[in-house]
Amino acid sequence: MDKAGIAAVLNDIATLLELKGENPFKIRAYSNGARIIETLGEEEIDRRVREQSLEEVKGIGEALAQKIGELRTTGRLGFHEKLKASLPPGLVELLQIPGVGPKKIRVLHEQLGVDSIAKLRSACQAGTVAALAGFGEKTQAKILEGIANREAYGRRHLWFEAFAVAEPILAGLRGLPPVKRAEHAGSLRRRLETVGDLDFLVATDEPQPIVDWFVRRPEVKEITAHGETKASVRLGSGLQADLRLVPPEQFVFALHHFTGSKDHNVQMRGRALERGLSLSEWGLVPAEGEGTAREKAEKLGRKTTVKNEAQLFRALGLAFIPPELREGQGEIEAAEKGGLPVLIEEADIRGVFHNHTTESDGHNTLEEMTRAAEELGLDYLGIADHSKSSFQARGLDEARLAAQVAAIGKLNASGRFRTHVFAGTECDILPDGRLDFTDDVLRTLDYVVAAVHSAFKQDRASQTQRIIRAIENPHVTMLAHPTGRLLLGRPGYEVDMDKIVDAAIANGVIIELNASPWRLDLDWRHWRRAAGRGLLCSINPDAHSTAQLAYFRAGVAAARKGWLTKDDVLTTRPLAAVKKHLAARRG
DNA sequence: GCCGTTTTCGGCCCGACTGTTTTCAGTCG
Repeated sequence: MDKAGIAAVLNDIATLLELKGENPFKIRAYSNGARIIETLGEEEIDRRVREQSLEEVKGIGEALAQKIGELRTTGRLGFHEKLKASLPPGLVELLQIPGVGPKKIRVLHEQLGVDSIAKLRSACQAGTVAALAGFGEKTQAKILEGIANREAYGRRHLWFEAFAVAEPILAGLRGLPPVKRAEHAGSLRRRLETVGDLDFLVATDEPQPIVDWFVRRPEVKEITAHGETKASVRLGSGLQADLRLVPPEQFVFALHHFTGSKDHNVQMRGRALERGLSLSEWGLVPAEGEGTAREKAEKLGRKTTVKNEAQLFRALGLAFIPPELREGQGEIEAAEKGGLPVLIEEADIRGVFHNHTTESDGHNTLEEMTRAAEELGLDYLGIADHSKSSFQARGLDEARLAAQVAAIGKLNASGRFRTHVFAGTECDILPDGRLDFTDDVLRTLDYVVAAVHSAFKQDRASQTQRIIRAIENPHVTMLAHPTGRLLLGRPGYEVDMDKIVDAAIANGVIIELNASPWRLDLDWRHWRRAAGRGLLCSINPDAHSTAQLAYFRAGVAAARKGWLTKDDVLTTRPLAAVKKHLAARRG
C-alpha cells in the first residue's frame, strides 16, 4: 500500500476511535502518524519497514510502526478491519452535520438507534431528539437545518471561484472608514485548491457599522449569525462567509490563527510553549503566571512588540512563512534553518504553454488568443490543440496540424504581435503508450504535450507503464495533467507517480502543473519532492478561451503551495532561453 | 498512542460559542 493509502487508514482509525469515545490524545497520535507518513518518501518507508527503524521517526512509536509495517507489506490491517466492523458504517457520515460530534452521535446511537443521516432526520422530525438529556429544541432544529444545508450547499468550492467572490468583499471592507486592516484568512488565504467557506478578518475599534455593512451586502442570501464581533452569512452562490472583528493590536495574532492550517497552528503553539510562551488568537504571552492567555494579552494590549506576521514568526525564532506553506508539512523546521524557498510569483511568469484554439475545442481563434496573451504581457504563447484520436474535441489530423503550423509561422513572421507563438500539439497517449502522431510529424513542431484522454480505467501498473512509454518518446516535451483528476468531480486515474516522476527526470521531460482551477494537476503535494529531485515544471493554463489564459494565476498559487521557486518553472524563463530549451530537446 | 525523563507514568494547545444548564459539556476552529 502506498503512503497515501496508509495515511488514509490511519486517519480513518482516528475518526473511528473518536466515535468510540477513545482518549483524545490517542486519536491525535493516529492523525499525527497519518501526517508524518505523508511527509516521508516511498523509498524511505520501504527502507524503514525493512530495517524496522520506523520508530526512529518522531511521532511514530511501537504501535504505529507495527501497523504501518503491516499495511505496507500486506495492504491490510487487522486492527482497522475489526474496528470498522465494531461500529455501524453510517455513524461516520453523521460527523458531517454541524453541531453534531462524537459524543452526541454516541448518545443518538445508544438511545435512539440512529446510525444514518436519514434516521437522524426522522428522529428530529418525530421530536425524539429534543427529549434526550443534553439536547433540546434548538439543537434539534439546528440538526435539521444542518441536514438540509448539507444537501443544498454541502460541497466545497474551487479556490479560484471563491477568490473571485471574496475579492470585491475584501475591497469593500478596506474601503470602510472604521476599518484599520482587513484580510481574508483560512484555506482561501492559504490558496488551497478547494475551500469550504470564506473567512474575513478586520482590525477596528468600532465593529458594529462594519458588521452591519457585511450582513447587508446584496449577495447575502441568509444571515446565520449577527453578533457584535462576528457575523456569518450564506451567499447566493452557496458559499458561507464569516467575518470577525478584532481590536487592532490583536489583528496579527488573529490573522495567523485563522489562516491556519490546524496542523501548522498546533506546531506553532508547541514551539511557543518550548519557549515559555503561549500563542493564541489573542496574543503571544508568557505561559507562566496568573490569568488566561486572553487576560494577559489584553493587559499587554498596544504595548505588544509584534505588529505583523514577520515579527510574530521572528519572536519564535523563525523566518516569515508565506501562508501557502502553512500546512504543517515541515515549513517550521525549514523556517528555523533558513531553508524556506523564495517562492515563484505571478509576475515571474513570462509565457504559457498548452492552450487551445477553435481548430479543436477552444472558443477563440489563434489570433484572438495571441492578442489576449499580448494584453496579459506574456512574451510567448504555446498552442497545443488536440490530436486526431480526440475526435470528441475535434482533434487535428496531420494535414490540419501542418496547416496550423504554417499559420503560426506566418503570424510570427508578420510581426503583428509582440508575443511569440510556439506551435505544438496536445498529443493523445494511446492506450498502449504509443503517441497519436508519428515521430516524423512530431518533429515538425516546436513542442509536444503528451496527454491521456482515454482508457482511464487501466490498472495501476499498465497505466503507469503506458505513460512512461510516452515519456520515453524523444519528441515529447512535457506530460499534461498526469492524473486526469477533476476537482470536486472525479478522482485521477491510478498511477505510480513516483515512477512517472523518475521517468520524466531521466528523460528530461517536463511535467505540467495544469493551471485549470478544476485540475491543478500535478497536485501541489508532490511538487516539493519532485522538484527537489530535479523535475522541471511548466505552469500551463490549458486555456480553451482568451479569458482562461488567466488561469495561470491559479497555477502559480498551487506552485507556491508546492514550494516551487522561479527556477523550478520553465515558463518563468525569457523567450530566448525557452527557445533554446525546446531546440535542445528536439536535438 | 507518543514522548521524555524528575526514566515507565503524566501530560499532551486552547479559548469561544451554543445550548443546555444552574456550573458545564460538547463542538468548533
